[in-house]
Amino acid sequence: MELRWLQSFVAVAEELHFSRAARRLHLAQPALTAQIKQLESTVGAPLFTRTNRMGGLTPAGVALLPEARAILARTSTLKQTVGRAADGQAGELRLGIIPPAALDFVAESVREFTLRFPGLDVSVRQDSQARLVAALQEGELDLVLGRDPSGALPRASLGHRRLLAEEQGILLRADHPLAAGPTVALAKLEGATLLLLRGNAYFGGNLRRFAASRGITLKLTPTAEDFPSLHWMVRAGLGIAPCSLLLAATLGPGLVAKRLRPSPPRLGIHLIWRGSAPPPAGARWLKLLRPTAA
Amino acid sequence: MELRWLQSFVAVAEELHFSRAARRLHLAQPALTAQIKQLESTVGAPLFTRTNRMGGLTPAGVALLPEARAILARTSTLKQTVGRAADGQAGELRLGIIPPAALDFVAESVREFTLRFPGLDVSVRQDSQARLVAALQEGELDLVLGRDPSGALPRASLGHRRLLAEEQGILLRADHPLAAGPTVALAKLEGATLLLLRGNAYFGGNLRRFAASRGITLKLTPTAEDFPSLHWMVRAGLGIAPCSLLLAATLGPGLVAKRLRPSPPRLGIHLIWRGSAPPPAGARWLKLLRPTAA
DNA sequence: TTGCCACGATCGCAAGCCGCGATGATAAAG
DNA sequence: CTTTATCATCGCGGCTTGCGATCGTGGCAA
Repeated sequence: MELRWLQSFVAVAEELHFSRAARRLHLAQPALTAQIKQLESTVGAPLFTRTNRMGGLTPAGVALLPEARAILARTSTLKQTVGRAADGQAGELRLGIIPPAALDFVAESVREFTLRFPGLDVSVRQDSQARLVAALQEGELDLVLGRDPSGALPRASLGHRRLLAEEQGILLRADHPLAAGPTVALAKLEGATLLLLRGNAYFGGNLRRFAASRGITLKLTPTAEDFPSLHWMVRAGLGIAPCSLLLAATLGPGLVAKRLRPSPPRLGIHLIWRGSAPPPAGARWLKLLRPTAA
Repeated sequence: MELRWLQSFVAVAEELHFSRAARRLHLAQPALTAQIKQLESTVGAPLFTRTNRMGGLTPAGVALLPEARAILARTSTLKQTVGRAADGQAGELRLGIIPPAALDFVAESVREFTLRFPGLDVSVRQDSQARLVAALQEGELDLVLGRDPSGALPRASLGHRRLLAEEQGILLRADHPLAAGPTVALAKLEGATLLLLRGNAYFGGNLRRFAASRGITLKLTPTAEDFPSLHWMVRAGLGIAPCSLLLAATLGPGLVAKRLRPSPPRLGIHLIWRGSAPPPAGARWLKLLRPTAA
């Protein structure tokens, strides 16, 4: 079966005239006759009633005509469909986000993205850095917002780029003694107990190392399972916690986030993808995300 | 675009391995590589991520795969679809029936036919012989049950075959004097007025010519528009009418149909079609109709 | 009735495409 | 570092396809 045969058949069926159809197809009449003959022998039934003059469609031809039109239509739109998928205007975008990167402006840009490209199915998975990177390498995700993965790239080649850098601060009850000034001196935290989100050792480790380099020892206790729990614990006065200053604007009442003096090194939030470049749909989303992130 | 490219693409996408896919396609690997390359240049986007080792599908490839499968599936069923239409097991059958041929056993066989072949759309049109034959020649009908068309074949070549022959008799009120005996002598009709269905000159003409050849003059007055009206008029005692003895079994109470003595020549009910043979769907229907008609 | 015309079928030839085997290039595996 | 596995490239032979020319035939008009 050849698509060319179907095109020729449709042309002849519409013109009911071999020579005219051949002209329309930019073909000579003998070639067209040969094609129709091949098609007829393939489907095993004559398609036109003709002696040496065109008659009309046989029942087989009547049945074939809509089928052929459907196949040809689908084939002709195929190029556009695939092209849009290649441009990232359609298809699927499976995002992985680690909890600290699940920021409001990320959610907002995803929302805008789905509105702008209805042909795109966006799914988001929130998990730990390690599991997200593993899923990315398995091909289960297309793009991950996570920590710098350059430390450990187990197998497949991942690309990454820093999207933004977050500054670590301290989350306190509003009436906490340390919340008095505009900043919190790192030295004041000597010996203090800091509540940490479970599975967030990367975040806590950065702060601990920075403090240790200045001769200050921090006690970090991973306790909370999620952000709301951590915030509740701090609001309840059970302790204070390191936090990202990016989240300062979204804190509920009774909580404040203060900068540290001196500032620990900023932690990057990275875009991570498989292969040499982000997938096209991911690249389109980044165009929306970038202005907000800057 | 070539269907072969899509087949090759699906094979490679399923195997994720050029050499294996080539073996499955009974093809050498270079030919397969060339086909994929052609497909990629046609759709304008790479379909596989590969350097010299197979990686996986690109977003374009992911989008193409279900499309290609759909097109190929539709193409592979095409032969069956067309084959069934050519065998008359699917498609359309547009019947034309003149009123005298609209017999019960015809309706019954049509019903059985639609039950046996659900893929077939049967439509029936009841009209005058002339209009049905015209519609048949215009390609608006596939098969007509009507009178012998050999007398006047205006343009297109029609085929026909006698399906059955009906004997003309006389329709009477049950208490009519002529209804006493088992038959009605033709001579008794001399000078009588016979009611005739309008547009049924063919039917009446046969009887009139037969009587005339025996020196008997009949007065035929076309009055009734349809069979129920004709029957009502006879039952009301407004006259008597020639009728087909095939209808004798379906007469309501108060009416009888009597044979004529001597019998006029039988009138055939013919199957008429366009071209050299009945359309396949029509032939299938005839196989059901024939045993009943015999 | 007869010639003409329109149209589809057939034929022979040239060109382009397709597929094969051989070979090259390169990354993973040992 | 060598080997192996895998995809890309190359050159050639064969087949298919399309073209022009020609034929056969049914319809149409004079």
